[in-house]
Amino acid sequence: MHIHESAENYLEAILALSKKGPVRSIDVAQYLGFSKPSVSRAMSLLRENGYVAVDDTGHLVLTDTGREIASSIYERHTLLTQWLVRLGVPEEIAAEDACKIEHDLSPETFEAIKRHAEV
Amino acid sequence: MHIHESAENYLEAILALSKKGPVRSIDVAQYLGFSKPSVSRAMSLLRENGYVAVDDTGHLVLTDTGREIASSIYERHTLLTQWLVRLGVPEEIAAEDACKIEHDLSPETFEAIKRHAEV
DNA sequence: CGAGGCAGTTAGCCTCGTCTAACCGTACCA
DNA sequence: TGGTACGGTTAGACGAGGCTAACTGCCTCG
Repeated sequence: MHIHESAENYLEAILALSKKGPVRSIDVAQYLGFSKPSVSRAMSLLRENGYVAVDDTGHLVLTDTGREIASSIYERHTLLTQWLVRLGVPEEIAAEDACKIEHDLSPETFEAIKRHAEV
Repeated sequence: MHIHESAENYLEAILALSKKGPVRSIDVAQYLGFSKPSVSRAMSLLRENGYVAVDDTGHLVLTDTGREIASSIYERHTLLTQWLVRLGVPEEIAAEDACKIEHDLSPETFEAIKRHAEV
């Protein structure tokens, strides 16, 4: 499976939600503003491909590979958002834009921005 | 018509190509790496919606609204590319990434980066 | 005049990623 | 014990945006 932007977003959402407690499909749907069936279908794909699993209480958990991807996207998200905020972009807009571009940047570009932003 | 990323790319391509001479569909196809029919269909949509026209010699020309959009994307593209190159990203990768994110940035974010980059 | 080549179009197909409608199953409560 | 709520799934539709195959129409060259 080629991981696409939407899949990355689902994984990131699960990671973010899991910091607050157990994660259900419906929580992901609410978090991302998608319908239940959309999330259900996405989860079954992510399960099939070994990025997500369901624990014994029926909650969504990331597998190791899933967590790896989610973490890297999450890092991009937070770094980009913070950096944009420092540049004067309103928090909410910064987060929205970060969410879009976090999937598009090549490793080279992200590292360059990271170096630049961390000075 | 809601202008989507792909439409913006077509308009940008026409603008870029028109700097070198008259623009045909096939040139756009080659420039973007798409098939002829894809471009043909896109052009007919852009024509229907008043972003592109065909002159008396059969070449593609931007209408005023088309040119407006194309120029703004083009400005984003060149500024982002140059800025990434200054950050140390290889030219080719910088251009690729710029091409992706140029469509996603809110006006606020782009202006912030622009101010920041132009110092 | 006929044969190719080339630009453009039409038709039809595919994948991705969303949606709604409808159904299933559990759990709880009167 | 039978409704009702709620989480999850299945089925089916749809738009965006690519693709290939095949046709049209023109232009040029032998």
